[in-house]
Amino acid sequence: MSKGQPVRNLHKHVVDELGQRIVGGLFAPGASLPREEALAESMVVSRTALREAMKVLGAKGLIETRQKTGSRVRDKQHWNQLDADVLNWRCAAMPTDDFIAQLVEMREIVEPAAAASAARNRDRSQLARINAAYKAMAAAADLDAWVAADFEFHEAVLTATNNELLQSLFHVIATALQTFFQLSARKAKDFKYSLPLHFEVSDAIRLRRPDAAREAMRHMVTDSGSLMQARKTRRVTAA
Amino acid sequence: MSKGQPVRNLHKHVVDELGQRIVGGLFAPGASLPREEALAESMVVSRTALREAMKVLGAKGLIETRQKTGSRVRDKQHWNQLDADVLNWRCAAMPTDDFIAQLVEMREIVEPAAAASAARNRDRSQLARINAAYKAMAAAADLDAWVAADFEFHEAVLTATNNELLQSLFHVIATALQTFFQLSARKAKDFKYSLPLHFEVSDAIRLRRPDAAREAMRHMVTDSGSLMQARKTRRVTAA
DNA sequence: AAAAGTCATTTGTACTACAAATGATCCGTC
DNA sequence: GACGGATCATTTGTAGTACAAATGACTTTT
Repeated sequence: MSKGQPVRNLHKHVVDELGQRIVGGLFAPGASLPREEALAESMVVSRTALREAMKVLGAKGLIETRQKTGSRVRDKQHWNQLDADVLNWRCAAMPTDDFIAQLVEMREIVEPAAAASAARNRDRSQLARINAAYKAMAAAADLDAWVAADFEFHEAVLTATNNELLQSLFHVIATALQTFFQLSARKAKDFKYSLPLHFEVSDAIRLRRPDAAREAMRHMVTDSGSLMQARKTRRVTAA
Repeated sequence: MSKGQPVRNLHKHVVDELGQRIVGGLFAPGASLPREEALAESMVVSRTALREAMKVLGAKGLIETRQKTGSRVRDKQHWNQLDADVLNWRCAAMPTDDFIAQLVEMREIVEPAAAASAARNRDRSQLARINAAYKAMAAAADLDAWVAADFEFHEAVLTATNNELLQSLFHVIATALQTFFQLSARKAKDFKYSLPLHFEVSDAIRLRRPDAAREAMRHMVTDSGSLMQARKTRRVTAA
């Protein structure tokens, strides 16, 4: 959802539209949504399509529906905050500094922990993938190649944890963060700045040293985090 | 979903049924599901109800639907692993030791980080709530009261992080873990065993010492984690 | 044999009709 | 007049039909 293209599925479009309105605050928690028939008419879709969308929104914890009463927006605490769509809607809806800080904090928690876990659990092929990504970073001729290899590096580390939940969490957070800035991107002239840090991480994972891996990754993430902070401020200031 | 009672909503029942089948492996990733009409008939519901369920499963990343081709189960990597339902289905479907270990690892990552964050970000009222929970634990006369206060303590800490994503993540993981064992539960005779550890956590949060809070929480969690491990083994052995 | 067009199958959307639930209302009783 | 219960009206829940749209499979043409 939320990813370009003139949505082919009608109900997905409705999900997206209503999701944005709810997360964006147009429908406040506790507020009642219009009747299905009216809502369907206002969105120019059949009640069938609208209902399919409503069920999806219900599954994401955004709304609660009862007969006779209708649908009401649930309290934020019930939302599936880690759902990719919900996260995207929050990113789209005038993200507050606070929310971005939360995302950054999540990354600062997840990635070092993942590096440590990878150092403990990685197998040979997973290590090879990490090293390959590192070499690709070292060999990157331009910023695009660097960014691609960088992403592959992080993904390889996450895969090496052998923890699907951790992978899923990282994926969701990284995707959301990319809404605001390229992951660890830097100005073109010194885009290889963090290469030594990446080496430290991969080396610690190779040597199966969880603590060293965690620390190296922590340095890396807090470093790029402070940079993101700077960019965010600029962005928000400009907005 | 998955929570007792003869499901009132038909489509929710279908979601649950199909979700369990998919996550449980009856429908393997890559496999095609029967046509909507056939599937609806086999589950004794209308195509309308079935479709509402399919949309929900699609939103959870379990299936992918295209015209003419039908619906197929997506690869595990696309599943919303952090969705409460998906997690419950995994818990229900003969959980492997591996999966439980993943849940425990997540908790070991999240809770110490949360304690540190709470030490940084808590406000006065949030600290008061944590202290109140601690006092309730200290005053607990029986195991039930202890467990309730214990849960409140952890929830209070998570709330004090002021990070909704972190709260959401903890909630999902804690709920899933409770499928297997009471959070930090102990034998009746020494159920207050971990009270000093809880004091350390609350005190570090009071003093705004993130590192101390993280360490104290880490002790607590790894401690109860090893206990869980023991219980899990027993459980799996018994099964 | 390759390309283009046709067909058949399956999902997508719309619409209608009625069932079920439930808040609101009205009525009767005390 | 107040309370309790039956009735009503409204809104979602489910079923079923009909057709549109997409697309893989097949057939025809060159």
